Amino acid sequence: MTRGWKVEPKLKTNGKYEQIMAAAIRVFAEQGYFQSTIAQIARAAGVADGTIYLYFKNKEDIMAQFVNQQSQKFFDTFTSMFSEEQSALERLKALIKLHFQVSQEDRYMALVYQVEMRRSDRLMKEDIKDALRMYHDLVGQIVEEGQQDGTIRHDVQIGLVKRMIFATVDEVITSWVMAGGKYDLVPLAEPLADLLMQGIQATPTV
Amino acid sequence: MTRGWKVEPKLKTNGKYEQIMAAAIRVFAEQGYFQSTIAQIARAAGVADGTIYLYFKNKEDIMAQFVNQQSQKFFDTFTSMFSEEQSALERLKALIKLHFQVSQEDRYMALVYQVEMRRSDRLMKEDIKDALRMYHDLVGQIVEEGQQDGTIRHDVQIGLVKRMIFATVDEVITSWVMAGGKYDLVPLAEPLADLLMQGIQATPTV
Amino acid sequence: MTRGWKVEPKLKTNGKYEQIMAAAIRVFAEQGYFQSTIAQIARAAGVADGTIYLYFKNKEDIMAQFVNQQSQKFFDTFTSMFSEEQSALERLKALIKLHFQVSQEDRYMALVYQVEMRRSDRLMKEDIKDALRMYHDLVGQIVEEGQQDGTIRHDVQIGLVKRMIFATVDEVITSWVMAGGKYDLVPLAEPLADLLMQGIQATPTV
Amino acid sequence: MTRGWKVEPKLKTNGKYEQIMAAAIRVFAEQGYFQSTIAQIARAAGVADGTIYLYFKNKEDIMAQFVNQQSQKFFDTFTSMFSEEQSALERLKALIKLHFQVSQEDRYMALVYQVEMRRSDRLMKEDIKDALRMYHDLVGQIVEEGQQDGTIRHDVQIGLVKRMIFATVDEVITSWVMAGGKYDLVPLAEPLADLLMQGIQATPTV
DNA sequence: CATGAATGAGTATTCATTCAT
DNA sequence: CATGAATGAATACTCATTCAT
Repeated sequence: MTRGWKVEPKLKTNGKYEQIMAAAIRVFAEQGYFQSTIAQIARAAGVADGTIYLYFKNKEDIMAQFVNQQSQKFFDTFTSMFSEEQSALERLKALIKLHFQVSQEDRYMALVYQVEMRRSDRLMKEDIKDALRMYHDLVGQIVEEGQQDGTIRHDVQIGLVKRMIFATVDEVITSWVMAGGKYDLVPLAEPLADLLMQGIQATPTV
Repeated sequence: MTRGWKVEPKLKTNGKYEQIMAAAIRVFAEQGYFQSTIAQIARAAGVADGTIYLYFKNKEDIMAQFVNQQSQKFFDTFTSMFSEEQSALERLKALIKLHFQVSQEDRYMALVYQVEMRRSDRLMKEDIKDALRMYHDLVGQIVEEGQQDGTIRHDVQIGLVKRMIFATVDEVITSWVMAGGKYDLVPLAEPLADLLMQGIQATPTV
Repeated sequence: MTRGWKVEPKLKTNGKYEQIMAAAIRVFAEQGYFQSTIAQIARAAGVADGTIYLYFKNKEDIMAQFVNQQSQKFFDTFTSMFSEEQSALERLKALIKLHFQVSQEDRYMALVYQVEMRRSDRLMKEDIKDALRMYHDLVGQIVEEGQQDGTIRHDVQIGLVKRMIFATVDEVITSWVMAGGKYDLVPLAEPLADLLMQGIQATPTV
Repeated sequence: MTRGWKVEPKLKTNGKYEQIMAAAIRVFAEQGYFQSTIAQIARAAGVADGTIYLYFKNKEDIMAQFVNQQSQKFFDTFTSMFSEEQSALERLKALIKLHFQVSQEDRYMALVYQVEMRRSDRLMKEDIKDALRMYHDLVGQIVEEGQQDGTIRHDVQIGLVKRMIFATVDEVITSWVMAGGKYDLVPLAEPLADLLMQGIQATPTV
């Protein structure tokens, strides 16, 4: 409904759409977006080449739909989790933890989302920007709330803060992905949040 | 280190090599690595297509040599600047400032280094990893020194610290690059370093 | 004559056949034969793609049946109109006028018959040739009668005469079709017949 | 110079252009424009597929350049032949004879020019229209001159006359082409011109 | 050293046709 | 009879790379 649906919405839901999407993500993750061919995706999905075009406008559209879908799901989950009363810092921790959990659940998806997504064609830039902007906005919102309730410093440039948090979380996940997902990601959420909050400088133990 | 220099080291230094490299960076920056063609680079460099193959093994090699070259130059500059006595935190600030300055001097190079470099082919991964690893090592070294002289907290995972610093600096530059280099980057070095050091949390004003 | 009728003669006459044929002619006229797709025809006819194959062997067969049908109808009409006594020249005028009238009644059909018909595949050539041959024979017959009753010159090659008449009528209709059917075609029948009969040369007003 | 030249005019004249053009005409003549593939043309020309794109923008461009070239050549020849004093009727005969001669010299070219040319894509229509218009204009000019010097009737619609002459010449050539060029075309010029001039009607033997 | 014409492998996309429902 | 999802063969065009001049 809310996701930018297939080319022809009249197609029966017989699982082909999901098959193809899953196969594409796997292939993108393994080969890289530009090196992946439609034929490879089709073979991986167990369908004919032409079938892909019944569900996606073209190669780029596969990536675009994936990005939209994932972003949507992520933010839906996050907002549904946190309608309650919580401090800004708690919410920040929760955000990071969720991001780590989701990534860890499906490394292929994470790889594509973290790495390959940013390689696709010019025209798709908008969808990607939207997705990233949503993340930035979310972080920005948390920081502002924190400043209001006095838990976050006022003498910071929000732009820098947003970039710092976004970039760090992103990088930790990407490192994990590129390393083959060999270690456990979720336990890093706590110390990372702490680091972002406290900084690296030793407090002069007044 | 000396790995993968030009195909034919006997080539006269008549400026063609630099011409081609500069043109390639410009084209990569504008079109993206995969969308750039050898013909475009040749035209931009004012040489024939075939000439490129006298100086570079192939398309990928152009990127690889660029990465090696830039990394080398960057670290040479940095190490030459800081043989003197300085605190770890001062060196960190200096590193960030240098990175910002270099980026600002040539936006094309920065764009390629920050964005396009990571898109190239599988085989090149090693060169890129080397370059990034050097940066990580540098940061790691600074942090360890800081922990020894008591200016940096001990209860942090060095891996996370390195990623945080690397990613944040990287992201700030990338944002600037993607925004078209419209604002001034260097003045952000100071507040960014401060943010990384102090964190976002308001200190309980003992 | 009865050659190549529908694939399955057992089909009910529920109008689908005519629907598809009419839609196909419209689409052929607008897109050109080779650029037209079965899917376009199906949509225009309001049926499923597969349905077309219940009534026609394949894309080419649609054109073949159209040609046969039109030719048949045209010659039936003509022969029924002229069982009576008439001079050869009167019959020629009548033939031209009929051709013009039929064309003007349905520009889509005329466009396909005049232009697109000749573009279709190799194998169809025979059907087309048959249709054109019938026209030639008709004209040839008229000319011979005219020579016998003394109204048509004897010092002409019948082959050339047939080609002249056929080609000229054909071309006038095609021009009209290509111009979008904007002017009135029928009034041209009289002067055209006159021109064909009298030639262009000024008679030396003996 | 005046012909719409190749994509890259800097290419050496090593005969490749002509090779490809000639091969394309042969293939178009044998297979039809839409059924011809670039691979077939390349093979027939003894070059690689890609080479074709060094000399022509695309498949359609081959046809477009052929049409422009042929038209130009034809009209150059005609106008150079007839700068002298001649009656309109003599010029008409000469035009027909030239057309027949040129066609007979190269049946492949004639076939493409007469038949396949009119099948190509939408966008090319303009080039074709230009070529045909030039012919019409030429005939129109001759007819008007004839009316002025009193050799051609005044009570004719010039539009119809032009169409009649064009169509008839065209049709006679096309018939010959389609019949495989088996008989001699040029001798038909004289009786055809006569027929167009005198018409079919027996003069009432004053 | 430099050129740039030639190569031909590689690929996204289309579309006539089939067949299970 | 009717459907339309699925098929996969077919094809124009691109572009990194080579090599004769």
